[in-house]
Amino acid sequence: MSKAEILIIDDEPQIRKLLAINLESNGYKVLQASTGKEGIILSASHPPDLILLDIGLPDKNGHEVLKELRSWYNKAIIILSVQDNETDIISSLDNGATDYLTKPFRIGELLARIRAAIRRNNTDENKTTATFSDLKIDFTARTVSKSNTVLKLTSTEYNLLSLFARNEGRVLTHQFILKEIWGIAYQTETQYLRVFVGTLRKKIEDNPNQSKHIITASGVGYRFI
Amino acid sequence: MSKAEILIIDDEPQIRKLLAINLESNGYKVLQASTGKEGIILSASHPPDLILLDIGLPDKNGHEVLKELRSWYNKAIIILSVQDNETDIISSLDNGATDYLTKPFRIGELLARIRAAIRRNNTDENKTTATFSDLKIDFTARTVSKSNTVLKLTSTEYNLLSLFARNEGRVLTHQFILKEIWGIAYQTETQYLRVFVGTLRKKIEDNPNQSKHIITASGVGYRFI
DNA sequence: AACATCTTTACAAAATCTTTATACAACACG
DNA sequence: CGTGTTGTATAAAGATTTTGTAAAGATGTT
Repeated sequence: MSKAEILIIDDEPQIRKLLAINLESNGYKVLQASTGKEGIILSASHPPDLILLDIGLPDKNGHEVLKELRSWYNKAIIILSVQDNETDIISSLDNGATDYLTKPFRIGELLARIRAAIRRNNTDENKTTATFSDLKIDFTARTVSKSNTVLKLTSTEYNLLSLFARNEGRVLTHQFILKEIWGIAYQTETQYLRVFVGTLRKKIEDNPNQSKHIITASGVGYRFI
Repeated sequence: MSKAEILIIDDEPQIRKLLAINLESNGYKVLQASTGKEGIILSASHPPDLILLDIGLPDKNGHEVLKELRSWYNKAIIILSVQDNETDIISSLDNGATDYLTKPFRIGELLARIRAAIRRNNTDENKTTATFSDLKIDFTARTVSKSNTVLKLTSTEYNLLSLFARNEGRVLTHQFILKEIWGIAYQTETQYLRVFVGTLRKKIEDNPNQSKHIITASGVGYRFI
């Protein structure tokens, strides 16, 4: 249905290509950036599910890129590096990297580490599914069913519902939701949110006029139950 | 903050000792097991914050131990192995391992990976709530429940109640409340306060005529209990 | 091109906030 | 005791803000 998105930040085109081919053939959607700056802009305007970051970039020091990303981006960041340097590894992990792999890496291992990182990220307690009365969300397959029929959701709709489901019962502010789904650059675009909450309600609620799952907290945000 | 507890499951005493010394000198509390069986029993009776599991154990295959642990244990498990075997790494990660390190490993890197794993685990919500007889306020979820049903409060009503709750038992002057909720320019608008205290009482009190939670201090302000 | 999806605009509907009006209670004072 | 004053409570009308929805335009994908 909808694919997990991975952003590659690496200056070497042949590495990017190798990664992209392997990731795409494993069902991921791939975004690419050749510089740290480009990577930051891309992820700010559309946060991916995971970032592969080469630590040896030409424009910025990879460590700085990592720090800058971590100031708002809270999903997985896996560091790739030609350096098998312990100081580098330690500082990367302590600056919030999810994992650190040394080039040349084995592609099978990388894919497994990506799966592990995404699995951890997408679930609160390693849960792969969540059920809310007639609604069932499968986080690994990225599908949603209502009364045992699979719903047709767009990628953004799924991301939004998934965010709601992972924060059941909690009021999520407009700002927070926009930051998580659209990126830090979209924090003020509350109208997007209204439109997408509208389409989601049409799809998941029995009676969209009287929403049972998505509760609006006027002036603040939304709450999912 | 108490010490994080780490369980080492490894059959080689000298490795256990090396690890234990390093971990303890870094502020962790260390538990040890020399077999898979022993490790499972130990972690079941007192779940540690992280498990270091040697995949090459004498009694059970390490992969089986991992699977068994993962059926109920959802914190971090880092695999240690003499094998730099890709199949092994992939299956470990896919079976729920948090990380995989090949012996001989660098102790600094191991410590950094342990820190990263524990950090990720602790991001789970430390939710703060306050209870006043039948009334429960969840500050992280931004919700208020009365007898286990969530109340529908407007944003201002919630802010007011939250202010009261954070200053339980203390008389808050009109001025102070107005300044906190509406801003410094509204210090004289005491009528707002009467209206909102009124609506709040209707929602949180069993008998609004005989207010149990919000007590008026005539001429001064209000007090919450 | 055909299609799906996202973004933007416009307007109606609903919720919330502000203001006004009125009633009541406590109290001091002649 | 009656009267005026002060402070509080409540309802309800009016104003404003926020939200919901449809639909057109833009963008991207197959």
